[in-house]
Amino acid sequence: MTVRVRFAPSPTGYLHVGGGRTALYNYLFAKAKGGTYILRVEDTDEARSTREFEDLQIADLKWLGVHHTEGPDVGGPYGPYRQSERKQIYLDHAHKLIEMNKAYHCFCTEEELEARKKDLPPDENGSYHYDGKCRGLSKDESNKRLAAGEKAVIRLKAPAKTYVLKDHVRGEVNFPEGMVGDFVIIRSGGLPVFNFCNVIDDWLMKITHVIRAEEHLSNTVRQLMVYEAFGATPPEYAHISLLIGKDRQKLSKRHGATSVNQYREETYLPAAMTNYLCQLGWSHPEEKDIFTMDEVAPLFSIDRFNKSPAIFDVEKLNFMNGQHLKKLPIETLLKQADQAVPKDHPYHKQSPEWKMECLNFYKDHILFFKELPESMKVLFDDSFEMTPELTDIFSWETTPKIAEYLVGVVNNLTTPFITAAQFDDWSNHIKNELKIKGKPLFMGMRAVLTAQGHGKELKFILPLTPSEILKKRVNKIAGAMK
RNA sequence: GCCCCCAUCGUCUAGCCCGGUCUAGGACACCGCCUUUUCACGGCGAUAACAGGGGUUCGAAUCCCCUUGGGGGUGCCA
Repeated sequence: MTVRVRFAPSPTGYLHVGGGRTALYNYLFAKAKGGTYILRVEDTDEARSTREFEDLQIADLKWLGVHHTEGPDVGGPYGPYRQSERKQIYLDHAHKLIEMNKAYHCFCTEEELEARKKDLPPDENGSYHYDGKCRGLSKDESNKRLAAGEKAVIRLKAPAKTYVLKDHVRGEVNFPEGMVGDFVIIRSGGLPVFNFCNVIDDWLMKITHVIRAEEHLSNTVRQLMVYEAFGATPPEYAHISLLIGKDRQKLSKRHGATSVNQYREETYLPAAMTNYLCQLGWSHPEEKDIFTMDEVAPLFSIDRFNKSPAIFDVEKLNFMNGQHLKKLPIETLLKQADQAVPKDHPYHKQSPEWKMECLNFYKDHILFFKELPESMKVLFDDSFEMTPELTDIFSWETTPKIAEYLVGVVNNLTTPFITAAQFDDWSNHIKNELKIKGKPLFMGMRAVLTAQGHGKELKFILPLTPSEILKKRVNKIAGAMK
């Protein structure tokens, strides 16, 4: 049996990180089993679904590297893959159930239902199910009322029996008899309801494994009933734990960024995002924590899910982003940096060689691309501002000597950039001729050359600083020291 | 209310199914130290958990029950 899995989002908003994780697991499982991963759009909530959100979600999935081989945008042998385009299929199947006497039209209005619920004794109020008033209606009677234009929903006759679900992460889950009543499968407007079309589609699309969030666990009993009504075999299930916020409540906007899109805009790496998401509820068999999806795909198994909910905490994501950033090949680094650095930044005016050197250095010092402009500030900033720290350094007797020497050599520079070797010559000169070493040497040089009391290694920073900037800055500093 | 699920360091988790090798391992964060061309990276180290109570057993983080806590469902949302 070849594995077929799907991710079935509702296009009612941006792709949620939890959705991204579910999609990722399905994708990984398909890859591990040599199966097929498909994307199905569940847009039966007409009021909230839009095509824009569908496109945005697909774009985010693509960014994550979760690629489907069947879906609304690419087609496939089991299409259409948009539920709004499958209405007739659901209707036909619902009518089949009516013919089989496993479903029926119900003419009760919401007001009637509400009124009858109120009449119930208070203790039964909580577990109210549809009372089955229309269940016994004859087909003639139903057809007559339908013909007269009366609105009706279609309800499935819920069998009075217990159901057992064998779930890959929960184990055996028992659903006692009477847990649900006759539930709606087709709304009065003719649109199907999630618990119905989801099953029809999984069945017709030959889905073998359903990996989805735990919030669907309780509802699974309704879906089992639909499979049973058709005499179909349900797929295997794996209900994964939910993602929650710091306060252990369902992850929502108040916990910060919850959509994949937001992380994308904040220049997070998709490799870091997928690495992090993958480990929120699943563990690597060899206990590795930094890995790529290509590395983990062959090892991915449905049996290593953790049952408890996981708190989405960006701290570890940040760490992982730094780790993946370091490993990026230089071509990718260049491409990403071009996008992440603002267009008007002098970075863009530099040569390809310079950029390469610059990124090779900074990749080890940043966590995100968005830090790049700020980190590079010292390379292009010729402004100077006196700080208590600098005042202190300038007051040392060694510093004016260093300044005198450096002003001389810097002003005599003829090349656009200095080399690391040149920098070594400077420091050696100060050490050997001026007899200054240790802290006074390096702090002094840093203060005179960068106007900062601290920062990254001068040996790497200075060769990336244009000589022109260096000259302006050093002269300003020298002036201020007098 | 009723039903279902869950419970190991602050966080993500390993171990649990198949009790002993667990004075519970790793990672992030935090703290300390090393490097000192300083931050970061890296290296080393420290603090830190089996929710509580009963069983079963020679022995329980691991099996059973209860309590507590948390989450989900209970829709003509998905």
